[in-house]
Amino acid sequence: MDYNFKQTEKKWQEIWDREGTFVAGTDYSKPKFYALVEFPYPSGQGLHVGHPRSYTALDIVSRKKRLQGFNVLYPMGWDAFGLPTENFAIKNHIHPSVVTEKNVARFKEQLKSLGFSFDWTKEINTTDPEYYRWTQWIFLQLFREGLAYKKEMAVNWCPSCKCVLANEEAAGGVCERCGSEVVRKVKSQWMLKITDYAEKLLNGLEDVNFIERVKTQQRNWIGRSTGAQVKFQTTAGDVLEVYTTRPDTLFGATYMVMAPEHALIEKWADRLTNLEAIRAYQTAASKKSDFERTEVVKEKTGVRLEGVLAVNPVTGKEIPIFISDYVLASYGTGAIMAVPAHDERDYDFAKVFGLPIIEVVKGGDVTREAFVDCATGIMTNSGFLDGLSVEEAKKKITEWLSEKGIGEKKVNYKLRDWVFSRQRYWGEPIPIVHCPKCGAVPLPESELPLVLPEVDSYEPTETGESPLAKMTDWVNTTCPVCGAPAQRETDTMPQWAGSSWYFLRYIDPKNSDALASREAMEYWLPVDWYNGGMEHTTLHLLYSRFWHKFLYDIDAVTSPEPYAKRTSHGMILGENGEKMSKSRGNVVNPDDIVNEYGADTMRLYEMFIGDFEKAAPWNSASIKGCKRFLDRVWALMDTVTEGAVRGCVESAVHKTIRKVTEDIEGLKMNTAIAALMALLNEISATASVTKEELKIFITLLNPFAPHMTEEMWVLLGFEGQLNQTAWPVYDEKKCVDATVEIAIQICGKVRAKMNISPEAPQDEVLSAAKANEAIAAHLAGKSIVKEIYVKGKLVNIVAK
RNA sequence: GCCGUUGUGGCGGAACUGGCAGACGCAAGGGACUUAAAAUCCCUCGGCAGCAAUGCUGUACGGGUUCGAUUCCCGUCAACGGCACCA
Repeated sequence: MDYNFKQTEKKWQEIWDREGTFVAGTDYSKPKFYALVEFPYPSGQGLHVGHPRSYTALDIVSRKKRLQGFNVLYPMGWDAFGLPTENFAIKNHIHPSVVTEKNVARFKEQLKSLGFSFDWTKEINTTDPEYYRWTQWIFLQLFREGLAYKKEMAVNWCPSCKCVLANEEAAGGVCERCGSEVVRKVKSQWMLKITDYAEKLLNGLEDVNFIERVKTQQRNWIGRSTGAQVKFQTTAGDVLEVYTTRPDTLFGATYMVMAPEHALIEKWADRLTNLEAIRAYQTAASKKSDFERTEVVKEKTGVRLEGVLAVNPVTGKEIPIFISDYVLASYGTGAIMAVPAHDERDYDFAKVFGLPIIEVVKGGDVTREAFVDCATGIMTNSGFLDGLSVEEAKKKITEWLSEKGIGEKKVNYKLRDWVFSRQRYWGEPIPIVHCPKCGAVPLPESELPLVLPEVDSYEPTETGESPLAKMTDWVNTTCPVCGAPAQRETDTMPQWAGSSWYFLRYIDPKNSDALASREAMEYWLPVDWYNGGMEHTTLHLLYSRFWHKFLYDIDAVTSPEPYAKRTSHGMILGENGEKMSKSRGNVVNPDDIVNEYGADTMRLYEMFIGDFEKAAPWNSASIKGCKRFLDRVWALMDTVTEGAVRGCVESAVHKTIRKVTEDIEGLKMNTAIAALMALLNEISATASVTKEELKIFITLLNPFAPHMTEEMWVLLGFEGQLNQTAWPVYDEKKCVDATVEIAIQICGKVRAKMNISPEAPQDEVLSAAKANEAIAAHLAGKSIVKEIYVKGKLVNIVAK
């Protein structure tokens, strides 16, 4: 009897749906397991074969955990706000919500066809007002606590999307979405003070089980550095403050540099004798995008501030001040002390302007290049620091500065505040009213959700304002505080907003009083295992940790970190090894694979394709191997006999239970499947299978191929559903074979093999080895220097 | 430039904590069944030499430690990912 995957898969998917098989339980006395995968953006293209890689892996983990007695929550939803939908709506004059609804339906059908054990009763959609009501609520809390503020600032502006982009979305100077060149534009923007949480976000990494490269990337992104903030007196009377990580080199500071935007320049305007040249430089710098400004290759430029000098606080010498775009206004104090002898950039600049280069750490040759990597060097030309190590000098000078009141220890971060405004339609409206008298006033929580109004056109205005600005009926309102005529904020939130807390809503998606009930959060939080792409490490993952930590601080959630464990999957590439894309013509549609081979084969193949964390090219031919395997498992039913596990396969069965159990936990699905294939080969070699053996086999296989194994369960005459039974348990003692084949080496080279009991004493094994014919021949005429026996593995005889 | 990851057959990939390299699968070749094909089943499958037993060689490259190294150490090269004038 051949296996009809189409009929069987449909049958079980309907049963699971109808019976609510995978609905998370409400019995909070049971141990819980919360598995999470990144919810998709329901694009018009439909599901990508990359989605199921992650979803299948945690589906396997979830199914196994259920069999092991855990109360499992494995939810799914839609991250549905976003530009592609809006752009599609603009082009085709269809409301984004209609487009979203259609795309969601398609995605849902595709996900169901793959047999994932999602709890669909927890389904959420970020564009649902009942959902974004709480996204807005979180914003109001951030506003109340002073973590949301509006700021005039130069922002990354995409001229094509007519939209402000976060630094993260403008990487490399191009728009992440459309690829256009990003320019700078000054706009008033809502900002979130993620920098206030830099230290907490960094420290929190110590307590979570994230794969190391995720932690490293987050640490680099936060970019903590320690140094000193130092005050330099100037001849203008004002203090020019700088941040440095190398206070030890203070004696070598021969000039200073300020960012072109530095506020003191305006203050000093009267004194500056070359103001015109300075203005010209400022203008030129302001026109450049962040990307142009940070191009490393170019030669250093700048203008000296004629008329004002600074005083080096340790040498007492007057030193010149420059402005240059190699100093960033947004980091530290926006000004630096330049130590050309020990900093490459300062060195380059000093060379261009012919400035003195004074060596203060011995060991390099500062006439040729900057001596930067000088941690082991000894101080010189540095007065009271001379002869100290760099480390000692840092400590001493910092103490000295602090005693004199001209400097103090300081920590800085590369992390910037989060630009939270978008001038688009398809996002959460920001619940703020601008009152001429009261300023920015938060909407009362009782008025949430602030629903997106219907508009005629979704296109942003030419001035870059949100399409909502054109909706005067909606925009014009009254101030919630004083009742005077006021206007609504027309910017919307970025797509990251809805995804920053969605895992909280899954816990209790219908709750109308809170994000989720306290009781449910106490039980389910934190997420036990979160899998997603590496591309979200510094954006989504950091943002959501920030929101969660904030919510924890205001006592709105019950755990300090949202995710206990984070793993990451590699991309699935096209057959040619390149990234899958329409333009490359190498896209594989999951629907086609499910149609031709079935969901179980598709799931199995995606797990067998290779190391889960690494990128893997798709290979149509290899899928057949997985199909063959399933067909052979199905065919076992032809030779099944009543009975327990036979002695001839007992250790193989127990070893496989151990291997599959451990490998699923370690996300090594490829070797778990290989172990099942190997066990099948071993059982097949005996030309029959007992019912108990097959029962264990299909239980182990169930998380991978749930449809076929459920069907076999019924056909074998077992009661109920396989997914509601118990995961097999192995016996460590039964994992041991009576005899094992060991290698006998002479000087590290295998010369013979023999079978022994793994429990045989060393003496016995060694003499048996030496008695071996081939070994004896090799040893003839030589004297034995050393004999090594590795239990159950090998014997090595060293002879001369 | 800095940080991180990786380098194993024709291909995807295995190998615990230093212990028989190439598990498992794909592709390929040979055979069985078939009028034929598909499917299925059996055999071979890193390289060189040999009918074979077997020997030598082999985990990017060059060294080192060790009885023994894909694994540890030093150096070199290459690829991928992240950051990139962050003082």
